[in-house]
Amino acid sequence: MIEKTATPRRSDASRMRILEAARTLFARQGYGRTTIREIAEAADINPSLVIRYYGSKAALFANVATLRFEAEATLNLPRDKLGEGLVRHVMGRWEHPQQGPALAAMMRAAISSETAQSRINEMFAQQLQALFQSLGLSDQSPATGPLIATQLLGLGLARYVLKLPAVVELPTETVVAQIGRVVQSYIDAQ
Amino acid sequence: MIEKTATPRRSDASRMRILEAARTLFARQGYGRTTIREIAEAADINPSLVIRYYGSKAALFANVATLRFEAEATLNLPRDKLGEGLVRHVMGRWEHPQQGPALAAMMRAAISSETAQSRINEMFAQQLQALFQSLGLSDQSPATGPLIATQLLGLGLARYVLKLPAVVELPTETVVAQIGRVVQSYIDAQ
DNA sequence: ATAAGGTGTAAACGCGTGTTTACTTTCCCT
DNA sequence: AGGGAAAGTAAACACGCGTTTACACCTTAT
Repeated sequence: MIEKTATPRRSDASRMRILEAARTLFARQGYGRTTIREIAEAADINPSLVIRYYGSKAALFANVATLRFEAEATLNLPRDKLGEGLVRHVMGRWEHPQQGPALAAMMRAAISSETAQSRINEMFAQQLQALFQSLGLSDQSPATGPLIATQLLGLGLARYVLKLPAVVELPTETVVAQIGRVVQSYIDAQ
Repeated sequence: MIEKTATPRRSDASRMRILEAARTLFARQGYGRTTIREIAEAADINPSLVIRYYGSKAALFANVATLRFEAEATLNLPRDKLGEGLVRHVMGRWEHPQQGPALAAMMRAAISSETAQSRINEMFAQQLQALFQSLGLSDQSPATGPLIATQLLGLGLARYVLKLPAVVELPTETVVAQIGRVVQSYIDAQ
């Protein structure tokens, strides 16, 4: 039973172009301000095909909206370097050329509850929980995870979504050192 | 030249009802998802009057969208209690029955850049700067203010906008103590 | 060759929006 | 009392949206 590439279709190229355009535009301007006609133009294709291939705008967004922190990368850090490691990892995710803007789009969508807010909120909550469980912080006070979440969410919001000048201008190493120290203090607390 | 109440108009009652309805609805569901017809119905008035009195939907929003942290309330705290005081004050603002939801609306609007994003962003930045200058933190490292901003923004986002369950469930006193300690450490750093 | 079905296009549908227009009603001032 | 402006109303306008429909094109299998 060899079925490596399940169903190769002649329209796969177009489908891909639509996905790419959708990712880019949703990331750049959020769900509400992105129109299907825009996506179609960017993909150089007819708007009706977007609907035909993906059913609806919301379904297309769901295809593009995946949220993964991939925090396992920090798993093998010594406990006393976890704070700094987490901050460095999170900043790396935000500054990734493709995934960074996509993250911002997810965050915007979750916050403005433009589309199925609950779904994204669940992904958020679930990712955070998975993160802290996999880091072995479950034996800490139950407050540890949520508190770290507030600090890291705030960093992402201020520096990468709102792009507040005062926060953007902070040198990377200052952020890593200072917020890393704070996150570490949440871990060590209690 | 007595002109205490400049121009008392017969329509002031209607104008007020419109403002109230707009505040409530913008706060509850954000700018994009609130329609003029909705506001008009809530104010028990004709939709065209909303435009006549306030020019446009965006202008109406601008009339309602005021952002004040009123952080002067924390001015006379001893320096070593500033962290906890700030957190307590910020949480009080978020939990205020009327102004809390309005704050959430402003934040949503700023983040989803639904309307004149720059204006709200400027208000945000300006309020933060005013806050830290009036607290006499300008002699600190220039990183102090922005770092505190990330933590306080993150708290507001997680607990009052996204309402992440794990963060909502934290007891108030835990939040005040833990995040207060962190903010204090930003103040004391360097 | 031809029927069939996947691929693509152009145009329209139906709807909700912010806003404008034309009109009627209400109130106040002389 | 009556004239005129302010306040209020009902209906339509113009637009953009997601989505649907009707139709042409192309490739492939029989």
